[in-house]
Amino acid sequence: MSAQPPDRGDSDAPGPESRARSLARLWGAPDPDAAPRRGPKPRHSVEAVVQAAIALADAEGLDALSMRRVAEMLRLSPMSLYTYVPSKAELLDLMLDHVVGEIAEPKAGDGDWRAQVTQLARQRWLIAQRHPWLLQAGMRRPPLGPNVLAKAEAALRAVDGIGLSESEMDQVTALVANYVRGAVRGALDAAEAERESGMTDEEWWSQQGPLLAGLIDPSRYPTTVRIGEAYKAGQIPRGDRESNFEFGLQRVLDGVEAYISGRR
Amino acid sequence: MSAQPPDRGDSDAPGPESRARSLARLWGAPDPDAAPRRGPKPRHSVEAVVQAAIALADAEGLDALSMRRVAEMLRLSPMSLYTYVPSKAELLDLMLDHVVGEIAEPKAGDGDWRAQVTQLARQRWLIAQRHPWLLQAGMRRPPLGPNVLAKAEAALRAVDGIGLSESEMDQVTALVANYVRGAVRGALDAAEAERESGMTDEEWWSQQGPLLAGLIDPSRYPTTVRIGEAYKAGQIPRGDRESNFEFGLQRVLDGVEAYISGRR
DNA sequence: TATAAACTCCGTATGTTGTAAAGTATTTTC
DNA sequence: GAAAATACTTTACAACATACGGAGTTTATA
Repeated sequence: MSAQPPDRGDSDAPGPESRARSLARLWGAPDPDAAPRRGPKPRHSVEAVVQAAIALADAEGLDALSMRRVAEMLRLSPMSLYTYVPSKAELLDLMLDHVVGEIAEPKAGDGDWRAQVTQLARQRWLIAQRHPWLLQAGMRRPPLGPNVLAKAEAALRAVDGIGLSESEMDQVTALVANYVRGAVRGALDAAEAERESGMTDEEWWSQQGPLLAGLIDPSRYPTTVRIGEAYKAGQIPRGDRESNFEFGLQRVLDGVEAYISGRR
Repeated sequence: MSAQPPDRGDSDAPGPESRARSLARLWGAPDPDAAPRRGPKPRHSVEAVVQAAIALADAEGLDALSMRRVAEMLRLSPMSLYTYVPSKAELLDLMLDHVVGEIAEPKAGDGDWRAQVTQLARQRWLIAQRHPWLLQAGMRRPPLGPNVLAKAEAALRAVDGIGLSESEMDQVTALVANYVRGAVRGALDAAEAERESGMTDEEWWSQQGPLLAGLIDPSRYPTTVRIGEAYKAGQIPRGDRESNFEFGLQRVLDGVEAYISGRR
């Protein structure tokens, strides 16, 4: 009955020394060959470990990403991985920053703010599509790697000089990032469910529908039923997740635009 | 090199019989005492199991939620839990639907569409605050329990009859839900990081800042630095996550409103 | 009333997981 | 040469979900 204190309380707070090492790893060794290390040469590099892990996560999902599997890919014993990376959590940080590096950055004169924000949002959508584990990995605190930082800067720069205060710039970029995150997450959940159950949305509904009908009173959900009927009748293009994303994004930007012009 | 098919491919697709049972569990026994069961009375109920699990997840996070721990809370052996619930995944479904039931539904004449959508969004925000594990649990396909369904209906009804087509109603509710999801997720990640590291955002930055400064060239991130300075100078209220959420929500609704009036 | 069926609950066992500890082999510095 | 630092390995542990088979308990049927 006694609520025992959460194990992960204060004890394992990584010390500042460990934090410094983590950051250094994220930013890569500043001078890798300046001081020739003493022992045997490493057979691989941190880069190689990160890439192997990403490949594995891409192919089989985050659940399949285990230290053992990654080690196997590199023909290493499981524990040898720990000479490259101190823990699985930190490996995830590295993976995340690496992948964020794939995002193409808009250049300075690349259209107005709206075009730039749109481009960044679409890029994020694409990246998440390519690496579905990205959003699944609970990114507690952003790893602050070089790529993450660069993209944060790009996002802020896109809304700079259009009449927003510093705090408003922050709020607006957060708004867009939040929408994209949510939308991607929704699309990924749906896609994964489809893959995992081996059924398309349509098949699934046509199976669940009758089951549900036996349990509930459809008249209590008139609107849901009506929309379901519209889909069933094929009046709706359906399932075009990307255009749904785009629709929402444009509404969000409309809202921001209205706010900006309302301020002037 | 050969991409082996994901283990969880088609083999363990739950049969339709199992699906029917799952749904029935979600909706509760339609007539629990109509047919007096044969064996010994269960010491607990599915409800009690779900509540214990929710309490555990609330108190110690999703990572701490194990069948063993839940069983322990009920003074049951681990395996006995499986007489109430067939798997951990299904327990999560039940938890989710239960928690969604806490959301207060706007009544029919409860203000215009904007007021209703706002109310629902705020409710979702609050619920997620109260049960931080909600968003962490990758809800593959929504469980389609009574509460989830009722809230979906409420969300659709809020935007009914304001000049949107069926598919647009769907898109708009998805847009709002996606924004809320993303915003909540961001706020929760930040809050959890704060709790886990035992440092406030401010402390964290004042530690990371100097470390970063030694590794990077700040002049490459002028905008980020500028905003960081503004925060440091205290010109920004800072950290008021709820008002940031509210700001974004109103922008989103502005965007929807603009769309609606543009259609008429 | 006797028996069979249905049911709850449990002990044991299997195969994963992250990673701690300690040992071995290899390379560079003194 | 000796000593120190490093890469790698083996072994081991605790926690996890859950499959399997069995023990005890209650009701339905004969």
